Amino acid sequence: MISTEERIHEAALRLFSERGFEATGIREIANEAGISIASLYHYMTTKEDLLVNIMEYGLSRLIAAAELVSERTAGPISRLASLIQLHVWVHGVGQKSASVVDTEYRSLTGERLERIREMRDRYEGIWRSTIQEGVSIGCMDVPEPKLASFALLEMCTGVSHWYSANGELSLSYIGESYANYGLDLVRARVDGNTVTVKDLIIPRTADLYREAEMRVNASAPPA
Amino acid sequence: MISTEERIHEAALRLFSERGFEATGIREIANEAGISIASLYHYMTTKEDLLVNIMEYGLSRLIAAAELVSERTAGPISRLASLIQLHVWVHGVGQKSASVVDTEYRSLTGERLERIREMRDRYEGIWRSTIQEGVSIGCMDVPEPKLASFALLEMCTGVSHWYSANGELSLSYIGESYANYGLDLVRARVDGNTVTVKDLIIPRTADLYREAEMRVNASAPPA
DNA sequence: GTCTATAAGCCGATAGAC
DNA sequence: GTCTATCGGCTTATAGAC
Repeated sequence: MISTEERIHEAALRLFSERGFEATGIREIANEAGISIASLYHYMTTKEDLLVNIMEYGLSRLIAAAELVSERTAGPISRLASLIQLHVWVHGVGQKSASVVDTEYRSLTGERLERIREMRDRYEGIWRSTIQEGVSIGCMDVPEPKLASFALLEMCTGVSHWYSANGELSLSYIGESYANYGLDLVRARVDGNTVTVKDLIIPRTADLYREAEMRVNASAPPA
Repeated sequence: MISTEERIHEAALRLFSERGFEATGIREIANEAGISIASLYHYMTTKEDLLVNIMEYGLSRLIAAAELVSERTAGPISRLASLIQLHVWVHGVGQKSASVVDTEYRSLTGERLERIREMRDRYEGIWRSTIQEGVSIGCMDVPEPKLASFALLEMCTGVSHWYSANGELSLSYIGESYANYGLDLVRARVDGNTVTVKDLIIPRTADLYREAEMRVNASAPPA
């Protein structure tokens, strides 16, 4: 049995990701969830709140998983490769959630925008500090770590724009390829030699994300 | 003197890029252009047509410039580096136009969507074939050229999400850095050695784009 | 928790005068 | 080429019964 609350969450997620927040009416959400508009307002305060909840839930799982990556990897190179695989995985498996988080930013206002912005900044900080550490240790070589982190983040985020589960390439293959792209991009070196994902010991992305999801759900259950 | 038509185009461009197509009302467009709603309809047929015109104009300039790149560069390595610098430049200087082209896709319907999709596919084809040629010649080494072209395109497109003319890094510096990222990512090699943009002879991006813009405006003047 | 009914206002688009 | 006035419908959100 799936609760009304969950049906609303899923209806909004599908509609927001396919048509966009502004183009989605509360009638459509109520209709897809199988309830009336008035009932919908029993579960939410405003349409924007529904959006914020979706974005907050998606971001908190992503951040929790990225923090797990930091705990479970040995150095900047493994950490970056694992962060890339995680980000690609999230943007493929949770395509709808990821695309809402990435694109509906401008529909937020005031304090809600600030909250989401802080979460995004925190996540970006994990990437940036990973590359900065790699450069300062000397196992990466890139002039502007911040610029490189933006480049890699946008590259991985883009997966949600074109990935299809029915496509030729599996998500894990894409993730591994992108991790190799990332290692080349930051000129990762161990003992002067180039590195690929196959040379590294990296936690399994799907397991790691599942664990992060459980942590988040334990502290604040999904809508 | 700036014509009413141009004022409408610029108003729509600013509003669509800041708030999104769906969130922008024709009242706002008319107001910002300094005319009435009824007058607005003297210059356009529907709101969606206004969007299509903006997207078509932006894409046609980008494609014309990319084709100029192909004419003016000697091999796949120089061509890819030049395509990257062009794409970054367009997404920084023409941030508004680029973000509308990239994000308002889902507001298009029917034949209009098809027209824009074809243009985008044509542009992506130029990138893909450049990397494919590099791999087949042997000066690049990447398992899936198509995947690498998606990765690089999304990386460069992302510049429009965070770039600011007031920021620390100049757009030409970002473009050159990204081109170097790209050459590392596809493992570009000349005589077995890695390559950077400084080793290459590449047309000046701004000049090249200006020339492409003139070509487009000569065949179909801007709105 | 769910509903019907409705408020109050904005939406894209048009008619028709000047 | 520009305007005022307006149409019909859709928007988010609420009141109040069950």
